[in-house]
Amino acid sequence: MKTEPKSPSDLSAQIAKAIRDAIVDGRMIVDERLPSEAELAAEFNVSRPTVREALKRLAAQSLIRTQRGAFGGAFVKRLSYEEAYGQHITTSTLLLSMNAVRFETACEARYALERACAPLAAQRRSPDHLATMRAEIHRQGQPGLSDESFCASDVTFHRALVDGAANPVLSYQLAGAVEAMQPLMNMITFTERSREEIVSLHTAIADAIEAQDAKAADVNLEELAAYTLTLGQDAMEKRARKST
Amino acid sequence: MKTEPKSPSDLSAQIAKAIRDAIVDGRMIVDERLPSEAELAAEFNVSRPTVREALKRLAAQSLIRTQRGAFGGAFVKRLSYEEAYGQHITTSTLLLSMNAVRFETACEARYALERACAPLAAQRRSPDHLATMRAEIHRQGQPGLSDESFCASDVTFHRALVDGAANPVLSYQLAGAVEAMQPLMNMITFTERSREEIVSLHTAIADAIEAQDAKAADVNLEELAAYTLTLGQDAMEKRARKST
DNA sequence: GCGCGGAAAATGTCAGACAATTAAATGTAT
DNA sequence: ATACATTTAATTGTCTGACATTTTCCGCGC
Repeated sequence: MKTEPKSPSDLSAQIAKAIRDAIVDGRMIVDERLPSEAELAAEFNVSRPTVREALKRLAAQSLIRTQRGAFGGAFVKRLSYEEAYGQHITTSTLLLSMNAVRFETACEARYALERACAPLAAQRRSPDHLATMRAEIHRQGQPGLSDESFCASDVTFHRALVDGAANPVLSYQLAGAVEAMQPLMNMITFTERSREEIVSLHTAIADAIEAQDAKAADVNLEELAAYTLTLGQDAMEKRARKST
Repeated sequence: MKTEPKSPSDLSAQIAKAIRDAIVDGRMIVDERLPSEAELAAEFNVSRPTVREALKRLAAQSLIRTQRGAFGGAFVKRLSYEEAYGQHITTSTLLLSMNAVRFETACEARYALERACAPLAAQRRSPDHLATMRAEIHRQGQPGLSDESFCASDVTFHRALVDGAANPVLSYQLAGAVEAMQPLMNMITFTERSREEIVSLHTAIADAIEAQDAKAADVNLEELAAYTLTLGQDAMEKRARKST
């Protein structure tokens, strides 16, 4: 775990990288204890605050956890699905919002990926997932629901669909695509007419999944994708007109 | 940008969260300058090292960049696709390696997602992507290629396929799925026979993409998925036997 | 008008200290 | 002997103050 003083400054980044590499390529295993801050400081020939900055960087990526007290210290942390989800969603959302990604691009990606899950979901869906989907469909039909709540419910519905595939890796990858769309979807005003259309498509999808009919699920997802796209384009157009 | 001293200790995490929230929900925009470390220290009523730890956390997530010198400081950073890719890949790889994800699960997820890209790639593939795919196929046929290089070439081939869909959001989401599989694939010993099979399937896929035949691409990807799965299962079985 | 140098502002780093926390070791009483 | 309380040591969390380094800006001299 040695560093060359090759590049100038930003020692804490170099130290963080050295430790990260040790973790990523398996030289340190889960729950293994890192040397204490004082020891690391001596090892890398820097001061303790510098070491601490490096450790905080790693903590921010959920690579380590720290524990105070005697025989405490920093430990290699097992990355949980929940934390990975969270990081992935944050990154995806920021990526979309900061790079002015077009609604069409994000929408296309999201539905393409969801359609990949549909056959598996049709095959493996549990009563739980179906129940969640039905519950969200019901909520989406309630009058007086705010656009934001409608969107949130839409996300929950689609996540239930994805989770139906019973593949945690798939769920993790999809989380980014589905959740990151929410800010874009929130720009849309959902009229009563459009909500009816969406609810009807959601119902068709849920029916298909329940009947384990992958083909029908795919067709309806495709239609939902197309419909969402037009809604989004309308919304974007309205925004553009208003701002000029 | 105020914090409640609600929870005890880990001030730097609280401060990081406060600033992160300000960035994520748009109260600070790209390239906006944060207050100086001294000002933040005064604002949050903590010392400068504590503020610095918080800032390093944010830097680790590529949320800010810092610049030394007069009128330097910390600035909200535009998250680039490259950095997002990198973070996503790191997280995905760790998630798989630390949670002992089964080969079948990761493989299924990867190919399901790739098959979602194939129709778009068939539609939009550029000469560049086709050239990359052909070049990697050629490399894969070279005798004396190490298993690791074969795997790396496989990843490059598949990324070219995904990039062919010309949707950066899709490429970003897929990067995690494709790259994170590499450590698992590296456990496989690719016999001459299996390499031939894979090269032949890759060729069929490239041909289909070139001919813009989405259906053929899908069929061959499905077959490749099934074949990879059996290879992986064999490898896992061998490892299991050897360790007992 | 142009270059040059210093002042100023900011981050990067260090040293040393103290507080807070925790687990193990030790001691004490039943 | 065992259970419980106490001490102790190790370690992270935080603060203070200082100095080094880097970069920009502004004024000065030419």
